[in-house]
Amino acid sequence: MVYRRTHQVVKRLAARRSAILAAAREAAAEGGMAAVQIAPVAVRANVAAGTVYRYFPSKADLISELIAEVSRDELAAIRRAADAAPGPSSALAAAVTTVAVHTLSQRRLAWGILAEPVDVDVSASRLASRREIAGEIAARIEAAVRAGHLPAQDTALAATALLGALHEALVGPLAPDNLEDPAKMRDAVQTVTLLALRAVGVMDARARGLVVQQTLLPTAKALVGA
Amino acid sequence: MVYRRTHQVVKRLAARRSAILAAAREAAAEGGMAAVQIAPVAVRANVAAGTVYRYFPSKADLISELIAEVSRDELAAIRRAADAAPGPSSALAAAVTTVAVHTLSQRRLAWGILAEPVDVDVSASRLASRREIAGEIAARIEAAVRAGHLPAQDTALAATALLGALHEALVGPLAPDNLEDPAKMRDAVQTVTLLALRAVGVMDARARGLVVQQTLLPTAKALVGA
DNA sequence: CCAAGAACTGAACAACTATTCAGAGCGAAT
DNA sequence: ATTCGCTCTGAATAGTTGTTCAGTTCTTGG
Repeated sequence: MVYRRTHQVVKRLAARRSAILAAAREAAAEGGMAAVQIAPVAVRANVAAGTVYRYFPSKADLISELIAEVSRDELAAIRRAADAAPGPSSALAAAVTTVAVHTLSQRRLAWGILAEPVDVDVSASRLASRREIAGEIAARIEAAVRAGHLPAQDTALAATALLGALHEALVGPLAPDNLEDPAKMRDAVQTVTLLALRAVGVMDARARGLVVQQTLLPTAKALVGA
Repeated sequence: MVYRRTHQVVKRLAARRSAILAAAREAAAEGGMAAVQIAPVAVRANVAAGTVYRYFPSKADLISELIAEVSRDELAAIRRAADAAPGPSSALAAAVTTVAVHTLSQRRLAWGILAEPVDVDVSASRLASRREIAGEIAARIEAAVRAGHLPAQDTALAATALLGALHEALVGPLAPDNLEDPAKMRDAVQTVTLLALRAVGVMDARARGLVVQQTLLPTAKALVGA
């Protein structure tokens, strides 16, 4: 054998793969999933269309991995925020706020990842990422229930409902269209967080307190531009 | 002119139009929006493919009208249920329960109408129907707020969030898969109604009472098979 | 510098369906 | 019965993109 993959080549291949994924992500962030077409993505990544297929067996695989990547980032952010909170209720509030902030700050991408029609089947990937994030929220609800802060309930269903509420209110077709404005953004995040906390049984007054507490956190503040 | 549309012909044309729409609805109910293809729908309606185009300018128009029709039915059901309720909070509970029951009893169709990917652009139609239904829910929330039963809030955003929660929990990809079972169905309807009512600020105990009250209503009972 | 194999290119291909349209069929008035 | 014109038919068309692959370029070890 006169050819062997040298370390340098391995690195270049990995970089190219990342470039393709990044190109897909950019395309999705700008024009939604509809803009994630093989030819344009290839151009953006400075490769030929055929090359994409040396890294991803099909468009479905490319998009599935994009979805997984974005969701991994979001899940990590949720865990970071929740783990830094002083108690179970606070952690739940932090988790919800994080989802809201992330979703809002990349609305087009979020819509693409979550629900935008795609011509290939990516339902498995979407299902998996949602399941992970919903599972995380469910766990936080569970913790608050065990701590006696919330009434007993079907935490899985509650988590699913919360995510549905956040997404519909923030990136769905009925979402207000002025959510680019930082002030409106903060209002929207606070409003949906309040709704979510009350939904699982936090009393109105306490929920408002948790929302305020969240808004004061450095991460949330930075992301919301407060 | 030797030819004029007689009453009989007008009726036949209208019937054919309805048949095509009905065929589309059946197809959607059975196989989702993906099954709403011109050729199969035409076969189901006992018509040639070309004929469909004498009634609907394009597939997008056909599906848009299907969406509008289904949504009209649902909106009417919501109004009927809410108007029959004794007070504002009860009306809101009735509206939410109706949405949940309708959604659940035709899950596949609901998913198609709401969010399933379609190869043509039907976003305008979907937007319009959602806006109408969300508007109705918002009005009911508004009424409850004015009656002093709920804290002041952004009713439009709240209504949107409620619908998102219902849809995600009942027909989204994370929805439990055993919702064909009447008992599970009733549980799910009650759970999401409770979440929704608490979200807008109904106290836990009162919300539970309203949920029970809904379940006792003849319409809800019949639809849930209780 | 060379041989061998890997990676890349991009034009051609393939598959899927919405849409069209020339001709057949049918209903209404005389 | 006949003619006009509306309605229907369904095979052919068209447009869109994901996917392939024969040929080219690049990389490695000798």
